[in-house]
Amino acid sequence: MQKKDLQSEQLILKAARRVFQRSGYGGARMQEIADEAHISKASLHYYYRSKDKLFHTVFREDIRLFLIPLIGILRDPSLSLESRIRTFVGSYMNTLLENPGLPLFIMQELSSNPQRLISLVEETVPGVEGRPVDGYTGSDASVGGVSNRESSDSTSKEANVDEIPLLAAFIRQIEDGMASGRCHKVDPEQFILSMISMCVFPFIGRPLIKVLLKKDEQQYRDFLVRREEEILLYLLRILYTNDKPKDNSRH
Amino acid sequence: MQKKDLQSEQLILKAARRVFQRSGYGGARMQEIADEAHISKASLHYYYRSKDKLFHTVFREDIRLFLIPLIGILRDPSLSLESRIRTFVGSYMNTLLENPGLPLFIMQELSSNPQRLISLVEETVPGVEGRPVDGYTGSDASVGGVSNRESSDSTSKEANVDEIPLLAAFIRQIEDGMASGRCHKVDPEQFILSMISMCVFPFIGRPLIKVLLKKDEQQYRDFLVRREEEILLYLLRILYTNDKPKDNSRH
DNA sequence: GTCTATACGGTGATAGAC
DNA sequence: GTCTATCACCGTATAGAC
Repeated sequence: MQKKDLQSEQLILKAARRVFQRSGYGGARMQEIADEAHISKASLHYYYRSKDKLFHTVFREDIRLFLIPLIGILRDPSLSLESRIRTFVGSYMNTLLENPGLPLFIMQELSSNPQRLISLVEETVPGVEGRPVDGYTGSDASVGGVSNRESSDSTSKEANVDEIPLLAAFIRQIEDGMASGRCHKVDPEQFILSMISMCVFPFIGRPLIKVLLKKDEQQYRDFLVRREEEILLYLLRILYTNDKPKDNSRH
Repeated sequence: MQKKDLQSEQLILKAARRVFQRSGYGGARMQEIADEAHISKASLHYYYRSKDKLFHTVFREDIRLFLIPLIGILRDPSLSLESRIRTFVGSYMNTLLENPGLPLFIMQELSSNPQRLISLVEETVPGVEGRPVDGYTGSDASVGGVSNRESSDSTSKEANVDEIPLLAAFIRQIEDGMASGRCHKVDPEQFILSMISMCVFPFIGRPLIKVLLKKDEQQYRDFLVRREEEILLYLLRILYTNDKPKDNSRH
């Protein structure tokens, strides 16, 4: 009965997502996933031959979810700079409030295996393929800092690969804003990183921040719900020379 | 020969720190630590009876290192608000540039076992003890509470615990600034979280950000070195009504 | 398709020689 | 104190009955 198949498969994926997000790849136990999906360990292997295969299925979907807000600010060329920022923060905080365990999980697995980022990101956001992942030296430090810049010779063939095509439009809007005097002076890349940081970190650092600010689970969640507005306030204050460009979004 | 003992002990700790930071508690292998310390697995167990004990020794020191910048902005009551911010960002970025793997490691282990935060933070920064950690159900494996804690039961008496004593002075300075009109309106707690986020996240999200911004290891490190100044710029812009309070720090 | 039972490899920890 | 050899356990994966 194929209907049952699909049901079980979805149950397994849901359970696997919970367990992997909670414990990471190494900490997750196939037995635990089987338990949460209400099947036996053997049946679990029947659907997904190995832990690796199951993990990749889950992780592929999770990283897609995590990258959607980024795609949002990239795809639509008609968006104004401020709209891009509002869209990004809004959709990111929304996604993360619904998947609080996502960021730490992604960062954890990406750090322990940076290689898989490229292929997964590539299929989610075409146009990111750049240099191969150099990072990470297995054991001791020693990043072979051989060639700082070897990409500049690529200009001979294809055109603007040096340009960070992913964020190019966004960056250009910031530069235009600075040129016209509407924006303060900022480093566009640093600004983007700050934007991402302020949204994502509160979910990664939750246990620490909860203690520092003495909040229980409910209070911390409320704190995060209110955070979207506050982040927007900060970002616009950082960027725009005239205070409060428009503040008639809510309430 | 006791000199040899201490040498080996330090070698073990250094190796263990590298391996634990790289792979987390669950992913770390005693054999790997032994190899990096150039001793046998049995000798490793001779110095530290169990993986658990070794981990706690390392983690205790690491979380202390991670919390030092926070202590810095708390201890000295004579610091001005702007000085506190400068001190915090400066010392945090400094610590993290020297220990890039620290934040992810801390967050990872704190999330998979929030219980141990309380006791460790307590002994590092007295005055944080608050409500018991409610959050999150550690999966299974992980470290049972070894708890060599018998020191501070004395704190159970004294009162004003409701006040967030840790950050109270900092928060009050922000509130005073707002009252006097020197500061924009901000939620002090959200501001503090943003400050921490902008410093810490770039180290946690390194693999992702490297791809997004198309930077190799060297470029990313330079980017992080420049970041301190940029963060300060942003924070002061968020907080202060008059632009550029003083910008004669460097160059 | 789903289960129980089991094979197999890897890992933390110990025993005992030197 | 340091090593090699070994134990005991746990987790993934498979075999085979139903």
